[in-house]
Amino acid sequence: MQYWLMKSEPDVFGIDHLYAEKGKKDHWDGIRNYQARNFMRDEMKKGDLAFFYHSNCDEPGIVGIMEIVSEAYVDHTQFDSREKYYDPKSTPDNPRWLMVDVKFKEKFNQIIPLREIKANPELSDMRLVQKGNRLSIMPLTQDEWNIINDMRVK
DNA sequence: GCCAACGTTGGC
DNA sequence: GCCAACGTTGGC
Repeated sequence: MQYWLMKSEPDVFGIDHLYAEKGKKDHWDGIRNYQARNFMRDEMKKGDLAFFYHSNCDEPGIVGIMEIVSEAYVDHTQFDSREKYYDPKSTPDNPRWLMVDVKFKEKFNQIIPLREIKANPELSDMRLVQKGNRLSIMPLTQDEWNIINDMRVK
């Protein structure tokens, strides 16, 4: 059992999009970074939990929880030239990019802003708050997961 | 294999 | 919109 943080731009796909599909699964496509892909391929397991993080928006932060409901499999959007995430160098014989399926679990009453995560000295080792981090999928320790959960507004 | 140029991410 | 910090690409 592993914990994760996964980033998405709310304008493109936010927690409300996932909430609207409550009970169903959706695929987390568009990962085009090797490190993030390798995490999905090598370490992500069915049943893992992930924080849903809103990036590149007015108020970046953690907004909810989802469950990983599949192993990593081929991301079909890489083969479609009309797709934003089209990769002309990837072929169905030798696909580069993977995705996983996720399911909505929870939406927080209030966002846990990046600002507060940064201000928490217990979380200073998290990749998210270290300078220059742009990784869109990252593992969290059990401690980090618990500390962040404790920051939620009840 | 080096590295400059370029593209992207994402906070502010 | 700016720009720092990366990651990727491609010429050599």
